[in-house]
Amino acid sequence: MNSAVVTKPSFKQRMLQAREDAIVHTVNRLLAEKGFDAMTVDEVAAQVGIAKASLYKHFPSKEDLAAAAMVRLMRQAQDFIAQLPSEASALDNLRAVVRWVLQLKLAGDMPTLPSQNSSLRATLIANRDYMDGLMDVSDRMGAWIEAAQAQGQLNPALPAIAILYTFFARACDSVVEFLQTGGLFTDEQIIELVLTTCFDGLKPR
Amino acid sequence: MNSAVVTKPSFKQRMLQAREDAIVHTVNRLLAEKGFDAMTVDEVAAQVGIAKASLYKHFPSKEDLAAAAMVRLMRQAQDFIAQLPSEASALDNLRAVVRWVLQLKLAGDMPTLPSQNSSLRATLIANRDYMDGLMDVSDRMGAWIEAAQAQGQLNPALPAIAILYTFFARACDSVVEFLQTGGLFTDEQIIELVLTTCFDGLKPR
DNA sequence: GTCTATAATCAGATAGAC
DNA sequence: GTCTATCTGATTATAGAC
Repeated sequence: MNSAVVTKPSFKQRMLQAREDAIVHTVNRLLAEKGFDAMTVDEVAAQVGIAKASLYKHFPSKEDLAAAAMVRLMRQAQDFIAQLPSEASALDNLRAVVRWVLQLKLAGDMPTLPSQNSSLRATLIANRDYMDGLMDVSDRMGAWIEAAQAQGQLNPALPAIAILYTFFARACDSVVEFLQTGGLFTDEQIIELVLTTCFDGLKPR
Repeated sequence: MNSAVVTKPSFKQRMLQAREDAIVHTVNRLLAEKGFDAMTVDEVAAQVGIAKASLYKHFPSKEDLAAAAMVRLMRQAQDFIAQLPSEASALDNLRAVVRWVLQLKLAGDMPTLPSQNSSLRATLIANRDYMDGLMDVSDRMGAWIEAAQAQGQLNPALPAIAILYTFFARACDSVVEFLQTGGLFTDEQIIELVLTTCFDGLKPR
C-alpha cells in the first residue's frame, strides 16, 4: 500500500485543499447565478480573493473550473442518495431526489451549463470523476425507476431512460425560475407544484 | 387615413422587407442551434450573405437581432393559436399548442435565450411587439386553462399561472434534447413521451 | 503558489467611402 | 444601404519577479 494513501495530509496540503474548495464553491455559485458564458474568470478570482494567475495554477482553464463545480455537484448527489433510507419505497426515494434538486435550484446552488457549448462538453466527458459520478447516480436512480415501475408506482409504459431524463431535466427546469420570479409562491409551494406536475401530471387524478 | 397605410409597398420596400426576413430567419436558426451567447454577429452576416455593417443598419444591436427572432416566434404562435378549431375542447387546443412547441424544438427552430442575460431581458421587455405577442398568447392559453379546469379536464387545484408556466417551460425543456441526443426515439415518439409526462404525469393512470 | 503586468484574441460596434 | 477597414472593450490565458 502506498504511504501517500495513509499519511495524514500536511497542514500545507489541507490549506491547499481548503482554497480549492473555496474556489469551486465560488464557481458553483456563479454558475448558478449567471451561467457559464456570463461568468468571467476575473470575477471568480475577485470573489475568492486571489489573483487570476493563481487561479490558473489550480485549474488550467475556465472549462475545468466549471467541470470541478459539476464534479462537486455529482458528489453531493451521491452523498444525498447514499443517505436515503433503504427501507423507503423506490418512489419515495425518487421524489426525495427530485425535491433535493429543486431545493438546490431555489437556493441558487444549482450550476447550469449551456447544453450546446462544445468545448465544455468535451472537458466534462473527459473528466473521469464527473463521468463516474454521473454513471453512479444514473445507475442508482435507474434501479429505483425500474423497481417503482415493477411495483406499479410509476407508469410501466414509459421507457425507464425517458423517466430518468425527465428527472435530470428538473435540474434545468425553467418553470422554477418563472414561478420564483413571479413572487406569488413560497419556495415550498414551488417545490410541491413541480413535484405534483411531475409525478401526477396536469390532468386531475 | 394616412396614405402610407393604403399605398402598396414599393419594390424597394419589399426587397428591404425580404432581406430583413432573411436576417431574422437566420438569427432564429442560429439561436436555436447555439444560443444567444455563442451566436456571433459575424456569423449572422456571413450566413445572410451581407456585411456586418449592413446588418447594423437594420438592427441596432445583437440584442435587437434576438428580439426580432422572438417577435417572429410570438407571431407564429399567435398564427397557430388563431388557426385552431374553436369547437375543439380547451384541453385539446392546449395539447396542440404544446405539440407545436415540441415540433419546433425538434426541427431546430426554437430560439433559446439565456434566462439570466439582463441586457437581453431589458431589450425584450422594451420591445412592444414582443410583449404584446406574449400577452396575447398568455391570455388565450390562460382562458383555455381556466376553461379546462372548470370542465374537470385539468387539475383545478393547480394555480392557472403555474400551468401556463409549465407549458411555456416546454419550450426550453432539456428532456427533448436528452432524448434526441440518445437517438433511441423518433421525433414523434419524443413528442408523445413529453405530452404524456406533461399531462398524465409519471405515475400510472 | 502568489502576485502584477501584459499578451493575444475575439466579438460587438462604427467610420467613412461609394 | 452596402461595403472594407478599423476601433474599442472585454476576456481568456501567460510571463516573470518574489
